[in-house]
Amino acid sequence: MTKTPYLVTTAIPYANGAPHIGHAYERIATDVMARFQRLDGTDVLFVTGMDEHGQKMQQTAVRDGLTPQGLADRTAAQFEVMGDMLNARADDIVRTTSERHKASVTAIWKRMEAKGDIYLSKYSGWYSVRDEAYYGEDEIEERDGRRFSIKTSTLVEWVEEESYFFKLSAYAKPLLEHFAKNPDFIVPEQYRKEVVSFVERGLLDLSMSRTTFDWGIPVPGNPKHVMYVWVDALTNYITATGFPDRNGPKSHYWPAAAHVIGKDITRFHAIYWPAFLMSADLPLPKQIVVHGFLFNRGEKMSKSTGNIVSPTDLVERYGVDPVRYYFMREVPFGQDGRYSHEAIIARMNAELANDLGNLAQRSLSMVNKNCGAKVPVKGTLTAPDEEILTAADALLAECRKQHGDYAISKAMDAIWRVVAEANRYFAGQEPWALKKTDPARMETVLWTTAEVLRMIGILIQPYVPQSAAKLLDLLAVPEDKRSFAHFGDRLQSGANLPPPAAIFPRFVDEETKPA
RNA sequence: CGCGGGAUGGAGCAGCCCGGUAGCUCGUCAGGCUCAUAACCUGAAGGUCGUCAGUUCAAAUCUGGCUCCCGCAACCA
Repeated sequence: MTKTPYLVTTAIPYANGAPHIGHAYERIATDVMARFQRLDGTDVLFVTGMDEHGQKMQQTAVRDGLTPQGLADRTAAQFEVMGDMLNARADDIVRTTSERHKASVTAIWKRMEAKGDIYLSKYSGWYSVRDEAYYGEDEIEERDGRRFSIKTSTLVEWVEEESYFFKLSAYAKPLLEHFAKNPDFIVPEQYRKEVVSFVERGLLDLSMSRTTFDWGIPVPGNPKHVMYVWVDALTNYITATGFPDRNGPKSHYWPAAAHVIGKDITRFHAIYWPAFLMSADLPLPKQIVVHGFLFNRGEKMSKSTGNIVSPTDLVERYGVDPVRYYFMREVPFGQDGRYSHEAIIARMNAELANDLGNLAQRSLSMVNKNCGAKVPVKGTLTAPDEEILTAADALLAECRKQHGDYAISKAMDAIWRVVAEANRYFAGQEPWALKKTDPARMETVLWTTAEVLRMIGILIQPYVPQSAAKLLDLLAVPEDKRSFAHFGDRLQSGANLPPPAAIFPRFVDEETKPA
């Protein structure tokens, strides 16, 4: 392959809790990007991981009667199940408790230390034991000689802890230069703006170690300290390429093409991580791709409102492809979105079952009944035939463009505009009427429709892989002719076709389903 | 004046950078078709584009003020 290798990553979930919708959304989005590039002939490595260290892991493990490693194993297994159910298996899962990762983090730490960017000092501040959080001077108030957090009204005490620090302050300027030179480093634009203005206000050095717990990777040369979350978790991305070995089989994947992350952790990926890499003299990832949040009926999920839905529940209820389709189609990438039972079935029924599924069904069943179950004979093409074919032909370039901007929903939008156009074409040509008046013309219309379906089938593979495979099977497109390189092929008249079958089922509510 | 985003027909959004008949999806109503997964096609109703003022022949679109909503605000995935 001559194309630039494409390493795409999800953020690494904290192993403290089970997978939720946000994890599923991110995994699907990243999987879609990976599949798209792969179909386009790119050498892709799709990586996810698990963030398994930290105090919370220790605490939760104790609560659940597990060891921290046991908890990490349990959660990691849940995420593997989720990945399988979403048909979004990554090529590699980097767990921060793995030996390869310890080697990688230790190496990057040493490189930053050798650069003179790590120093030992004291981390101090007003700490609320109850909130497990530090508060700034302006976040506390004095009452009867004691100090309390204004926000949570809990008692705070002055705490000093020995800690290693990273000279983040020294990287404000280099970071701003990098942002200026690489305007697409953080997308969408809105998040770039936030980050830039944040850095412009100056950066404080970053506490990089803890002595209050020991569930972590020891600081080289001072095992009393364990590394704090940032350096440990973020480094997983380069661990995946075999670091510190820089001539291994996967080394060519670094720097990553894209880190796909939620908007809440933008700062860590757009500021801390690049600063670490600069310090360690390693290349920076090309893009930080930020997505929004999904809300259930527009509300944040919480245990108190009882609106927690697991990704597994959704897949079991609607099927994997409708869930993948809905998440990618509904929400313009980067923005927040919402989902609800009604919205999901509206899209899966209208767009998948009715618009696309039914188009395949109505055309292919005519082919089956009237063309001897073979690809129809393509006669002379008329203007309407050429128009719909041209519209479909243009989709590959359009999808490439939109995917280049991570505008997945726009790519799908373009595809479904052609689906709608194909339905209009089919209705306008009335092949069922031509059957009696001009069978040859009918075959040409059916061939054109089938050919449009073939192109659409190829393009929708990243979003709905199983369904796309079904559609391409119905058109007898060989497995090795389904990449984008074969997009411009044409269906060969006369090829045998299997009997038509439904591709996208309609969802019928239990309550409204006739008994 | 901390930073950023937003306010457009019943719902969700696009348009705003580069002013000039307000567009899309869903929903509603009416009609058509019968190949098809009660699907598909056509048409209609419905918006003084948050608010006030300004610039202009002309503003959803530019300028300024105001109101409301949502994130972030440093060690919290």
